[in-house]
Amino acid sequence: MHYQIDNLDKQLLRLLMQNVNRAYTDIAKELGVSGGTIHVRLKKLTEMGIVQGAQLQVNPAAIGYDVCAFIGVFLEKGSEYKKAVEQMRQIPEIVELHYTTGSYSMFAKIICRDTKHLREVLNEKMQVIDGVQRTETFISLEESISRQIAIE
Amino acid sequence: MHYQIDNLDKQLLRLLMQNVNRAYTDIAKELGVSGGTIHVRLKKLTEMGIVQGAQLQVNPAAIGYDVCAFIGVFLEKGSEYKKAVEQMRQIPEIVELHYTTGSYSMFAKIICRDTKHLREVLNEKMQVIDGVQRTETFISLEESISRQIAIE
DNA sequence: GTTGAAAAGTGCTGCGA
DNA sequence: TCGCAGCACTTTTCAAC
Repeated sequence: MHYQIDNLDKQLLRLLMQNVNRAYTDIAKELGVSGGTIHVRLKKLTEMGIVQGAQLQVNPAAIGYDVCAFIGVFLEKGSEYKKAVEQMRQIPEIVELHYTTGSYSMFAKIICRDTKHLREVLNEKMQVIDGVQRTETFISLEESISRQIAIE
Repeated sequence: MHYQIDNLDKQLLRLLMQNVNRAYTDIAKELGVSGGTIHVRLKKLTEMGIVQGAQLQVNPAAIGYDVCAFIGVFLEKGSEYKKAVEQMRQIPEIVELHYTTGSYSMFAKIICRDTKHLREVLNEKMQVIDGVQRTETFISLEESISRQIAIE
């Protein structure tokens, strides 16, 4: 699975990351190959697991989800991790969860409607999970950068 | 701009978040309306800024970016924020940057090839930025949850 | 692996209700 | 405002290079 992707693959990824809906024939023209080649390459990249499909970008603030926060979670024992993850998965407000090194056992990113909603999620959903000792909250006042990794 | 989206809009969002490439006519059949209606609704949601288009999902690990980390940044003065953001924008490894409440001034998510690359980014790129006092690193050992907010 | 064209399916637009 | 139908375009496939 350690096939080295070539320059054409990289250029294709770069163009598609800028605009997924661009027509294959249009991309093909820019890269100097045929539309069929673009199709084959993208299929290969998908089969290799490099491309995982496309996702709709929804603006949370526009549908009433104004508060984004990061939560550092302290577990009583590291061994309780798996059980805690399963319970966190049931909380729809959690959009990302990482098992991390450093002060915290886990790190969560959550999206809520307002600060009242955030408090409810913290008090009534997260802090009642077995093994969760305490949490620390960092509310995002502004998302200054949001992008994908650059290819190469 | 506070138009309340109706049930059809919500169902449409839900289906498209599951699969952006699903055919309009197929979605229309499931929701019991015509393909034209789906088109009009999606156009409206886009114009309202709720839908911001689609994005290609690329698996960072598959192209050699194995390390994901969160960096808490301490600034000397909060007022240096804007200048710091501009310099952070030049660092391609930073994929998210938030201005936060709590212990840190800013919170960054960064994607690197390996721990050596991470050390380089921290020492040679982030800690030399004007106003950055020190940083704290949380390496993600596992991303247990990664999803979008649930509609409703 | 790439090409070029043919075949199948999709999104878009105007008209009618 | 919504639904239907035709047109234009795109993706997909496939034989040949």
